[in-house]
Amino acid sequence: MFSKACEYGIRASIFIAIKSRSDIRVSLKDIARETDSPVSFTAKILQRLVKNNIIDSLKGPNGGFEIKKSKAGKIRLSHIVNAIDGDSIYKKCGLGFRNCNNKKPCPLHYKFTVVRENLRKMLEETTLLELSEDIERGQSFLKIN
Amino acid sequence: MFSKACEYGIRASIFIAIKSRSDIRVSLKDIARETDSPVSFTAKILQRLVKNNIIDSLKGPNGGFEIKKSKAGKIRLSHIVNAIDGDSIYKKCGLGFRNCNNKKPCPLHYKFTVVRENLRKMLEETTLLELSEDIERGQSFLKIN
DNA sequence: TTAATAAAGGACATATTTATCCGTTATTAA
DNA sequence: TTAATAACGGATAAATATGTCCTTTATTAA
Repeated sequence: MFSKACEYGIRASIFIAIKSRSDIRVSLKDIARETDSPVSFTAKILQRLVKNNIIDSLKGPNGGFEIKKSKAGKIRLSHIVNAIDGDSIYKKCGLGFRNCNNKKPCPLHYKFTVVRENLRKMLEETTLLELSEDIERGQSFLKIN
Repeated sequence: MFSKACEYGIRASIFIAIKSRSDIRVSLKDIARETDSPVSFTAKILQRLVKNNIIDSLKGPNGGFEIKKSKAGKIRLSHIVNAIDGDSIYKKCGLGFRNCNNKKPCPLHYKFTVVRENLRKMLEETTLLELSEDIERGQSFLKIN
């Protein structure tokens, strides 16, 4: 569904959001370790998230990544997915036809649109804050086995 | 969402189903041309569909691919997707955690499960017959622009 | 029986995604 | 001011997905 890059990006964002709630800035190494993600690849993804103003970064000692507290409730999964995978997941035709649309629909068009809209809504409704709260309540986990 | 291979596989299957309704066996070339798919790559995908008993093939003059009339109503999109992309689209964790489950869920687990189930049902409910009928009625198209 | 035809199958080529490495730049604290 | 630290950015490597080519095998019709 999502690319690996996007999976790691979401994991990282959630971890950063959690730590930022206690004003703790986290390093690349911490993020990679705590989300079971490859270090160097995660670095690239974090750079992209920084450029897209989803997370903030600071160089040097005591540097690292953070998400301003007031921001976590406003960042939606859709923002992260968009920054990394683009909008193809919302827009792309199920059969890969470039010009598929309501006027000239592919055979899957309407059925697929329903599924995609379902996904789009979920991503647009879900905030980082909400996901990090689940984890702090012990209702979900960022490191599994 | 689907791999390119899967997109071409579904396109090809629908085209074969349509032609088979008039007892016409179609060649690789015809399929590729009429579904805007790369010829040689499509060949590989068709082989896979044949091995999975989704389509039938016959070598030699007047040979080609077909789907027995009585079968088209029984073949679901899920069968094609499964043969080509496997079941990861139904089963894989949204964040890519191998052991994510209800007992130890990732932060996206429940929300993602809803979306995935939605997709799964759609694929399991939709038959090739139904899709080919849509096309014959001029309600959808296999070649777009 | 032979020539022509079309799928099957293996080897190979290209593109994209995933992932690493390392020198550079910014920041901090001593 | 300097040494240490950690993100940034570019080059490169490895793995996977996409795609082609060519020989072999099965089938048909002449």
